Amino acid sequence: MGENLVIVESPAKAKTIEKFLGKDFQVKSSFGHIRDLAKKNFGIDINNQYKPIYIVPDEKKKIVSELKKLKKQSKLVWLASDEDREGEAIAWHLSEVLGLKEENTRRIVFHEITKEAIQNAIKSPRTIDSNLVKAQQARRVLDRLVGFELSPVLWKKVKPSLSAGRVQSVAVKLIVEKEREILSFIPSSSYRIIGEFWFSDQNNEKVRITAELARKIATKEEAIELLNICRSTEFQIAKLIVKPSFRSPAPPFTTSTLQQEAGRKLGFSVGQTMAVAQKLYESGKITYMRTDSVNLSSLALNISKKVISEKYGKDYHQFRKYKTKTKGAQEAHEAIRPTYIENNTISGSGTEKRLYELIWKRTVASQMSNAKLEKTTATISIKNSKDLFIATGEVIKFDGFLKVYRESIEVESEDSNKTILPPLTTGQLLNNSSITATEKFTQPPFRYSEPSLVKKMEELGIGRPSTYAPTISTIQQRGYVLKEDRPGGERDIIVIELKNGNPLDERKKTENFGKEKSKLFPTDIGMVVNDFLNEHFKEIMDFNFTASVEKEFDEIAEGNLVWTQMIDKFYKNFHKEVEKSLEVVGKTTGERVLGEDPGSGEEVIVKVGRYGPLAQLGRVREDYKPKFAGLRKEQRIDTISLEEALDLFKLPRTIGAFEDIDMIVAIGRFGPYIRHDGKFYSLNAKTDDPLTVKKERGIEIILAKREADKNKILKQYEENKEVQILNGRWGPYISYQKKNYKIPKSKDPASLSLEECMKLISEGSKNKKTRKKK
DNA sequence: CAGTGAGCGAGCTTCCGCTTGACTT
Repeated sequence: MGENLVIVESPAKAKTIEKFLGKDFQVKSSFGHIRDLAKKNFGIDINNQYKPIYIVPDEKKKIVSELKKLKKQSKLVWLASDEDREGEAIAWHLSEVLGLKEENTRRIVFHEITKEAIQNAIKSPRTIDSNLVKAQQARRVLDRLVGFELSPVLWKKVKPSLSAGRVQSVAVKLIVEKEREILSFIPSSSYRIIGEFWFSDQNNEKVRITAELARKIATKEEAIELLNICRSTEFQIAKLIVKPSFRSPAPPFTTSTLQQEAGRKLGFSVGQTMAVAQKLYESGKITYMRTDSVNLSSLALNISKKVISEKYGKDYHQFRKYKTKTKGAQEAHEAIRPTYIENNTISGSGTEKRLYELIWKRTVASQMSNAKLEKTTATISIKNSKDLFIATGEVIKFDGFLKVYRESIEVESEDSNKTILPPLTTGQLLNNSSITATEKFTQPPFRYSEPSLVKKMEELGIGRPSTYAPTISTIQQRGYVLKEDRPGGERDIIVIELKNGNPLDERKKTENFGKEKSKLFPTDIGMVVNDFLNEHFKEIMDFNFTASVEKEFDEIAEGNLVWTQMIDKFYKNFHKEVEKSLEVVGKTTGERVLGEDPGSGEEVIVKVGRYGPLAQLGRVREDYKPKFAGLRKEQRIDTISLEEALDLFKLPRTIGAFEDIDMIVAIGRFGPYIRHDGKFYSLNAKTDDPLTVKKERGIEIILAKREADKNKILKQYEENKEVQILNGRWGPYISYQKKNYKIPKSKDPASLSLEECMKLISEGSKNKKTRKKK
């Protein structure tokens, strides 16, 4: 067997490296960390210098025993995990668990997977950096202490199974604070004035220019005043500025920027982006996708130059080296780039192709020359007013990297559609064809989307490339945050137009506002947990907490701080806060008193209960049991009004009898419904108001449903009444003992015999069983 | 598929960062 065993973190990496090293080297993967803190008793001996209790988790036992076996057959073991805190710790855990001896162990590192980099690494091995390992240990222990002490506090004080942690709790806080900013935002409006001008050129052709008033006008009266001045005045080009400018390409992708761009350009969720990128990585098409580095290997730089020169010409190429600005970046890998930059497209699924092409364009553009632009600003004066109109134009003189790639921006701003201005001269007079004043409302801050939350977290140095996607899925799984679309509302805006000197035309227009797509909204439970943590754990919830502990981890890594001292200082204070928070009597429910029920005089409160947010009528007394009603899906504790809460208690209500049985109207998980004779009938969520719907309408709905159900049955069998062929939303299917079974496309549903049905049923249930087993 | 919210108590939940796995309508 091989003389040398090399251990890296990822199997895909192992495969590539093995090719570079030749047959004396066997390359294996540890699949990340092989040990972790035990779950029992914190996995930390708190009274004994915070001694960590490490165990090999069950799912890692197989790989550990395989590595042990291979180690025995090898002369030298090369620990080639990443060159960062976590990578160093992995190397150390490997040497501990495999029982490696210093004389036949080598620690090597490389930042890029190229033959040259790896052969150089082999030439200059070192030993394990124990200070860096200690820094990782401090990080791990701190996160465990925080997570495993805070979460149980929430179980006792709020609800079981909740969680809190250094990263996730701050991510939720960002979303809660943003939501509150938006809720408390009061829009104001002003007027935006757009003028349309023209002049005749030498050929007597009309040339048009659009310009905007340099300032916004505060009120309608002022806007009217200005428009009236403009009715009979002179417009003149007062100033003309032509300025060359340029634009530079964005750096190559990191995990965070890839998630942002794939979200904006391809509509991928953060998790989806990572899943597709993983596929591309495993099939050797891109470099590693969990990275905070914008660095490209010299190999990549040279190939880029070749590809760009051949495809677009030498003028389009420019060497660039990018430096990361990210807080706490560890840069163990390259930026995300195509493995073979000469391939501008690949074979694979549609999503793989699209993500690959995005990565290819971004990488190549990052090594291309600047785009050269010419910006023109024309200032148009109004004879008897101080106000000015501004027209801007932009001409691309040389497209440079724009030929390949344009980074998308989060919000399309109103003046992002720059146009070309016609040739103009200073002093030139202009005719005016129209001036329009349009009311514009100020906008509240933007809610976070998954990628923009990642961007913010990265800015704060919270979380790592490998955890962005999992963290976002955790806070959604815990029910702290929902990813949702919201339809938004309509509002009237005023438009006043002056056209060809005619009297002013004032009219109302409706505009849509507040529409949201795939944005992150906090839930009631998210807000309650957030407020509780903020009140009792200021230090942890501070946006700078991670940054400040990172500084201490760095000191530990440099050997200037003892890790147990750092942890001790933190824990003593933190643990005190934990105990204090437990002294708070009763549960934390985020209770809000809305007022009094005018009918009964009882207090109306909203809060979170065991099953979610609810409204409560009156408090528990010896002679009184409160009434409860769950809030509707779109209602929030923060925003519900007394009237809306009182409405909740009006249901369920009886609207009369049909066939001598009462019809009861209520709202369930799937919207408003009528219950009658043990059956449920949905109300039309848009047109039927459950609070006012009448008996006649109820009967109508029940009869309509019965009629529809009649058509639902496509076929029945006399011999076996339990088997039915039904018409469903997705076409015909077999129903048997309350379970549904598919009918293959090749069969005609109407002509199936009972035997055929039973065969399909037994096949179907077999599939279900095997599915569950695994 | 549509209701729940009293209290008891056993046993469970939970962190962050490294990695992929083996699953389907």
